Amino acid sequence: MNLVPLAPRLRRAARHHFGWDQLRPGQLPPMRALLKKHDALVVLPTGGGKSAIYQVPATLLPGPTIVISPLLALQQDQIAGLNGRGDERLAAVRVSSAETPNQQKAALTALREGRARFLFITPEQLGNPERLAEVRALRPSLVAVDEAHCVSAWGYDFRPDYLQLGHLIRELGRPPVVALTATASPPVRADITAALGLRDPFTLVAGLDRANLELAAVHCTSDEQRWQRLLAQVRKEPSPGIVYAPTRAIAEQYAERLTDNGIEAVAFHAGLAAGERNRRYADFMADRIPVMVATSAFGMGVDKPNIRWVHHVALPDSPDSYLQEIGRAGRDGAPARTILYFRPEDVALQRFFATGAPDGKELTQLAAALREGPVTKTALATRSGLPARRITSLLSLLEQIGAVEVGTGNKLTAPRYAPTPAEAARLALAQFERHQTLRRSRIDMMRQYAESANCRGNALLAYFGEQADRACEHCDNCANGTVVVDPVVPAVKVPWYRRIFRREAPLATAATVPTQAATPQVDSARPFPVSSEVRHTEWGTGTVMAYERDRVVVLFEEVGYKTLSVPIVQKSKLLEPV
DNA sequence: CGAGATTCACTTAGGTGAATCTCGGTGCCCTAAT
Repeated sequence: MNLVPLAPRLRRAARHHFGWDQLRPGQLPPMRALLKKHDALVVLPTGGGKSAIYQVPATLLPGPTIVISPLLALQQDQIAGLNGRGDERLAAVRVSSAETPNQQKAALTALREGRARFLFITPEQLGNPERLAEVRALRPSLVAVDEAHCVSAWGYDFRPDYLQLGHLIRELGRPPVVALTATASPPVRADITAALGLRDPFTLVAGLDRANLELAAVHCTSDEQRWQRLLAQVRKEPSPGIVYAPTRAIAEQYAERLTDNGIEAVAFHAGLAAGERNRRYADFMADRIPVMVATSAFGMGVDKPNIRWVHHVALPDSPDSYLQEIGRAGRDGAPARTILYFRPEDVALQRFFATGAPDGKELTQLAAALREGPVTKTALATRSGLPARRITSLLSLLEQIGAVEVGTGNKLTAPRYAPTPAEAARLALAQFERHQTLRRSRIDMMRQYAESANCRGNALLAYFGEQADRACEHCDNCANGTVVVDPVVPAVKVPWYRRIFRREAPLATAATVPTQAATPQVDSARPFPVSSEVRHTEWGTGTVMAYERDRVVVLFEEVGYKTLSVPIVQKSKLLEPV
């Protein structure tokens, strides 16, 4: 037992291994929590020192640290960063499909012999039982889940192994877990906590308000007008900048038209061949190409300090995505501009992405196969006649409704009082529909943001569960004077440390939201305090997220985000406190 | 859900308007053919 207090040990480790004379505000508490074997949830912008939060404690722990990260390219950069320091205590290896079996063996041996201290790995790798056993045998001391919002953002049909991470981590021996992400609204934080099985995590939320970003939204009546406005704007602005486009084809078109108009631009999306894709990425990062026109494929892990603007030529799918995407501008702290060029018609495309459902027959088949006794996933594939990949995705749905239990050794069974296969399929489909409803309500919130005449900075903060006490002064509406500063609630000065460190209670369901530190104010214009629970006559229970003029935004457990008129709510008694 | 492309009906030759079709984001991993 080392008797030196944790903070000095962490500071010394930071200095010795990383050469940092001091830690940034907020970094120390989650590091201490991890050393004390607590879990942590960290929401910090990229470049805000997230990685340090697991890397510094890792140097003080006996076993290796497992870093679960979604993108191989991202892992590559982080491994290079760690190994570049030439410190054996920071040596990092990777096990993925990009390594040959021999390289994989060598990496695991290095970890076993202590010559490597960090293992970077994808959830898909851990989903393979043999691999999982190999990693468990390393007796890891810490698990870091990078880009943890993926747990919530990726549904049953896209990289479903992400949804199994909670079980996989438990099978690893359940060391302390730290989840890291650049953006997470309250329901996303709840999803992360639930999906990873975090236990009363120490929670750090900071850096949501980016005062150097100018926020604006421009309503466009046609695609041609949208293009003209973007072109005019890009012509008068310094580069580099990013244009976010909704589809690959539109990204290509915009890149071509910009280039035709004398602005060098390339498109970036998942349809490019790997070589071309890497080249364009490198060109943009090295300032050889001033403008990148990208789909949502571009972004995760991008930490380029001098991006001067990020414009959208369509509504993104949610304020979560939007904040993440515009957050890539102005990392250096210098002013940067973000303009959302939108048409109401844009909503259709996002709605399209939020449709489609799993196959009810397959769900029934799978639920029936589970009742024949405990099986591994591989055996279940043979038994049910469904492909293994499909099984992973459907299982996550069946699990949420209590038709599957994951036992020791990752054996799957139907619990004793599991619903009948037909009933299980019905419940799973309903569960899926609830997810889609939340997704669609996020699209509505994004549209409201675009169409709002009120303070945009505050609207974003409110969406992420932060109540601001004054107008942001860095959005178009603040500049135009259309913002009505609500005089009803006296400004409550929140001390800086309360803003940065907040412990959140473990959250039971996907849509519950933690209580806020600020003292709630109740009056006729704001009949229900922010963060309080309410019940709607039709929509069930929800949490009050924010007030905007005479409207109130409530996040309902069943139907997602809804905006209601306060006078109507009061007149018709639509809401009551819970 | 909606934009843009394609087909169709009409009828006696080239184009019109309506109906129908197609497509739309994010990336692991593995296997088989080069």
